[in-house]
Amino acid sequence: MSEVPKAYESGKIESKWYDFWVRQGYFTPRIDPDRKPFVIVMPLPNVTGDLHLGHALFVTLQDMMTRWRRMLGEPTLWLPGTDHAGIATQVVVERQLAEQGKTKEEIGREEFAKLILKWANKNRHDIRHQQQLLGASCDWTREKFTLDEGPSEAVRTAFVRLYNKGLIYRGERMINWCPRCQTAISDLEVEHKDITGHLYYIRYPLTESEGFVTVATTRPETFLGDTAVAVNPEDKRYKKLIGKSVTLPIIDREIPIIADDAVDTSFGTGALKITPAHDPTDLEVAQRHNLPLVDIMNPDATMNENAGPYRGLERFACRDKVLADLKGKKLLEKIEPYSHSVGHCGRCQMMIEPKVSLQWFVQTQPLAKAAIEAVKDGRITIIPERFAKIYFDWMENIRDWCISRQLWWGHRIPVWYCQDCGKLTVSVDGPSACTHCGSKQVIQDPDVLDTWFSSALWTHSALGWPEDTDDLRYFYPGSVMETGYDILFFWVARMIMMGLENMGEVPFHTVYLHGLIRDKGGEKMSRSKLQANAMSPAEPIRDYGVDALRFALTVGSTAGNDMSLGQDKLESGRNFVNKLWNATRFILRSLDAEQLEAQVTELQPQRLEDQWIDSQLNKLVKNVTGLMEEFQFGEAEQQIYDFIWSKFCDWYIEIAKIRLRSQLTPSPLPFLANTLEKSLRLLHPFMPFVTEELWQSLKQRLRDKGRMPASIMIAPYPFADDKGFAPEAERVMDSLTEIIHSIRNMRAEYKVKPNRWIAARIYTDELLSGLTTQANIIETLAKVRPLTILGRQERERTKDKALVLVLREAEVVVPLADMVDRRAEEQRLLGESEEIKGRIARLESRLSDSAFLSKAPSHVIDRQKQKLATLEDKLKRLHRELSQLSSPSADN
RNA sequence: GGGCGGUUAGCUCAGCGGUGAGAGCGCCUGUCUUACACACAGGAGGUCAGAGGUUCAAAUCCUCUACUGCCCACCA
Repeated sequence: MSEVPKAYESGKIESKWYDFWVRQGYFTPRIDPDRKPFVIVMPLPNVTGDLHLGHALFVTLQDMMTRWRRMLGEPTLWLPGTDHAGIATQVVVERQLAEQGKTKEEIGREEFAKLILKWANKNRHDIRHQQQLLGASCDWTREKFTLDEGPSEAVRTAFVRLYNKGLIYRGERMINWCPRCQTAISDLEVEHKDITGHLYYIRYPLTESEGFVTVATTRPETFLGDTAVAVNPEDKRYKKLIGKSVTLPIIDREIPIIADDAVDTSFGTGALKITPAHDPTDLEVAQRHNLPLVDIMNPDATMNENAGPYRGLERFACRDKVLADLKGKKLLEKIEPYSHSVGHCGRCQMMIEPKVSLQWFVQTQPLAKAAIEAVKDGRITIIPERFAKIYFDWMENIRDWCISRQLWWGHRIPVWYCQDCGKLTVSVDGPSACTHCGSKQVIQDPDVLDTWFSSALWTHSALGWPEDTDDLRYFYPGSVMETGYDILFFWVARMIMMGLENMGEVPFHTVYLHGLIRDKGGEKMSRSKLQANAMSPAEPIRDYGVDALRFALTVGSTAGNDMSLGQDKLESGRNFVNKLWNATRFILRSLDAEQLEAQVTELQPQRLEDQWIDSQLNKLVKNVTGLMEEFQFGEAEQQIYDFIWSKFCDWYIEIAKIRLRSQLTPSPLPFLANTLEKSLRLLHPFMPFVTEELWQSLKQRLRDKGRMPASIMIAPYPFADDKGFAPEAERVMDSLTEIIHSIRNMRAEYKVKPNRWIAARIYTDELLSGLTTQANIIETLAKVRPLTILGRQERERTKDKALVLVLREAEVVVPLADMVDRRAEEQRLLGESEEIKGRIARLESRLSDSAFLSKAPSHVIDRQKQKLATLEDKLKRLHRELSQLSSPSADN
């Protein structure tokens, strides 16, 4: 295997194995009625463009879970798909058209839809490719697009059913209107921003007498739509005026002064202008008092015919003119600076216009009730838990969901209006005639549905619903919904509502919410916003490899916490890949040198370090399994990393080198191979490509290769064996490493060289080989006193004075005296002794505290006692060492 | 206005009742020791934001404060 290159070359290896996996069909689960499947439905990336690092994160997390469960032997489905993303997509394509100087109206609805489709298809292809680059082991044979016929039929079916149950209705309600997109949007799609504006005090002259009522408003232009002035019924200032009227300036409309509790007497002047068509609160007041609605704006936010002299003006231009006119009439009392929150379109950032409009709505309360119940009673678990509270809050205060959009891209609303009788026909399949009067003059509603309506159905529509398919029966409900917490309301909440409604069963059992990847400035990564700050995964993949990227994105991370991704993390990931690569290279080369075919099963550890590494590995497996089950993936990955680097490479391989070099039997190669093989399997869900590459190379050199699967991704995930723990071996090894540490420490301090020799000497002196599980390290060490731990050249000239190393369980005498600065050494020892004295004092006072003794559990007390004994012992030795230092005569 | 986070080593973060506080990167000192300089060995660096409280025991639980980020909200 000498052809193994010195460093990992990610690109070629990644595509090689991905193609292999796809060819083998590993991503497609077999439906096995006897086994419970593991199912993740992929959050749908929008077709609006390339993926960014946020997508890389979700792909990594979901792939990790998927690969892990697959290796546990469960039929595993990770279902991919893409979303047509109504507004988002339309906005982008409109922008492209605008660059060519065209509008969508010019080319027409059909052409426009074709144009979007073409663009969307290209993006879908790119998105799929990028997910594949990341190693996504999702079942591409089941891939779906929200506008596919199946999911589209599901959308119509859900609509019709909800309509028939009275849960979808059409009505004139206050909605958020985006003048740029020229469509209604839901409350969730509105982003509130704090705006520093003004509060304008406007005088409305009383109709029947002298004087004014002054109202305060942030939007003076809306006075054109006022239909009343409201005051609080308890407000003494205005009591006399209730029932009277004022005349709107300029347009001379007489409107009543009414009393309503909604008015806050302390705000502004205590008199509130009522503009029912353009303000939600005002609308409520108007409905209580049967006030008329006056809509003063066109869809593009220019003023309409109701605005009289201001007709045709854009809303802000109108504001300026209104203010100037009022000022001219001395009706503008004052202007105060005022900061308040104003809604903006989540897609195009245009200021939202609240507006009464005829739209379709989902009545959400009944759906929400069931959805709340599902989380409350534990059928769904939300991770991290704190988001459950946020979920409840939102669900409990949910308002009806405006689902109609005045767009051209999306699922058309399945409603037909009869031109003759005026009634509606709501149907899954386009009707040829009105179901009420039979007239053929039926016209379909021109609007489309909110994208999130189809997304909400995705957990079942992507599996074939409303058809009763094998997939639907087997794979619903899903296991885990993994997504970012930013779409908890948009998507997760609605999937739960719709899943329960359509399927009568929760759509998944666990919701795992990951944090957001932020850029250096702490901004959330997004590609659809104007200030696109999204970082593509392509560059890190090219420079560091996919495995390094996946590692960087997930190691040590926690659910729900945001993170930033920097160079250093990517480098750390790459370094780990390199470490693993070279450790394997070493093992393969050693196998070559010994002409050995190792085996990885049925090993019986005889030697201390073999028992130790086995025990450590077992402990790791146990921890990892527990952590994975608790969704603590970052910690699991961290522990695997620590094991491979700090235990396996730093200690086991280093010791094995000595054994190999001196041809000691038994050979460590079986344990090297075994530990490596299991480590690779443990790591595979996190870093699929290197692990497959290395595993395949290793497999070639194994005697049991015939019984091994064709790929690591279908090999079983390691499981912990209760018999695999060797506490005694761990204890001894701990002592040993502590000895070696101390020696190295001294070496560095006294600049002794060469460096690696210490471990080697100890080993070749048969120190380690003499240690069995029952061995007493002190005895063993005693045999080799004074321990020869120096380099050859020093060995001869260090017969002088010994220095005693104080260790937890042993004394090691190191002949170093001739190179020691006694003064400095004395100082060091004194310092150490002071520190130990302090700790002893603390322990003693704790152990004489009756409260501690009576209330703390016995194992805690025991440990304190043990510690105290150790420290006292250590202090004694320190003192001895000090006295030896001051009387340099003994020859040890 | 309401809610939820964060504040731990120079930086990015983990730990979230059991007692000398961890990682990666950075820094300092050595080492090209034939798996790996994308490395090895050694080291420095922290009153765990502040103040109270609960407990035998608090970075970890409670309360308040400060700074910071985010989410929700019909503040005219």
